[in-house]
Amino acid sequence: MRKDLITDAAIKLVAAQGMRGLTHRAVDREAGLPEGSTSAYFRTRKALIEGFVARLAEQERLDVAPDPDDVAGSIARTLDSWLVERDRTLARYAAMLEATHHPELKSIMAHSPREQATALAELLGHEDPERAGAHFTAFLEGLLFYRLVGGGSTVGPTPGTEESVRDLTAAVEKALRP
Amino acid sequence: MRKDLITDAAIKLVAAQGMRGLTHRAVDREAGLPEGSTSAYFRTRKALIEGFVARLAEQERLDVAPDPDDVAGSIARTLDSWLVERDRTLARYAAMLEATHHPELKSIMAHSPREQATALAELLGHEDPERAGAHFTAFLEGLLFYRLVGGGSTVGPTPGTEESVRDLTAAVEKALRP
DNA sequence: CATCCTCCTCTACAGATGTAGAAGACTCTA
DNA sequence: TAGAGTCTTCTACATCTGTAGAGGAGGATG
Repeated sequence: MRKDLITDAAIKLVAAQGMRGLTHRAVDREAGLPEGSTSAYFRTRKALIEGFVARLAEQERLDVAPDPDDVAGSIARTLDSWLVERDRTLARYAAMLEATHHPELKSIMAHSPREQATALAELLGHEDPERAGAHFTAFLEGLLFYRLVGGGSTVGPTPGTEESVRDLTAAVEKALRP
Repeated sequence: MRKDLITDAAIKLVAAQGMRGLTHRAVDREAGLPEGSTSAYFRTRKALIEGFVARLAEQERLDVAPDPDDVAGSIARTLDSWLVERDRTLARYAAMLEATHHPELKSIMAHSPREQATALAELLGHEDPERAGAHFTAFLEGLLFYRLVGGGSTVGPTPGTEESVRDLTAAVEKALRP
């Protein structure tokens, strides 16, 4: 479908050049479509942004639910896969920042790992699951951010390798401890 | 000095509208200066970006070095103050994302809390200070991000209150445990 | 007072951008 | 096969943006 071609190109563009690179014509070029295509599918820029954010959210719904027999390991592997899919994750950060001054984006994203993390924390016997879940989520979010755009991007192990997964597993395990 | 007026206005703009809102003329308006002023001080857009990032880095150099008698508490208070100064912190995130496709920005920011965190982790007796320091930094970064732009922005305690500092202190204490 | 220098303001212009509508190509049904 | 409805491409245009340079105001210096 043309629409997915367009939103996927938009994601790549945002990852590579930031929100500023997201223009109707640039998306046309990136997707290899004739000029005007993007503008036809997403008349306004706001619609274009909402389109690519919806696409991100849609693709993310696949990667959920940790394996109960290997909680830390499965979470670590998910994190590592997000590091490997750099473009999507970078685009997601740009979208989150955008949502700060464009609130309707929040409801589109709403993949809300928070309740999940709370449930997990409860399961593992924290005394204040609400707070522990929030902190746990924050920790994961931070791990990812630090490795992808923060200081860790120049230092840590290469994403996609066994070593990366080991490093992440150790971090997640520690965060899971009550 | 006119230059600081301009960079401060740029920071406000970026916080409020994202990188896309950062144009020479918009900065003129925000700063209440006649049209053309920003363009005179920062001829190119790249120069303007580097200017406001340098200003951010300059202002951040003030908030360092935790009190050794109350490590968790002092770190928590610093974090809380960053939450209160929402604009500056949001602008910093935008800048970090920008640095992803504009590497010379990294050397301008380079406040590198990493070595500091490593030293801290060593002090507190972690067996692998390098890694522990990285994880600790990631955790702080994540806590901040989660509270300011992530899911936690709609949930957690109000920044600047005692409750916020308490919540952050608990989180930092946990992260500091070996 | 004349001169120089720095800081500031104004104006110009080529190119990019958001948005809309007209017209053509294509597809499916009756 | 004719027609209706949708999908796609092209073109237009007002506005915004980056960037450059000309010239003025004002103050310090000789």
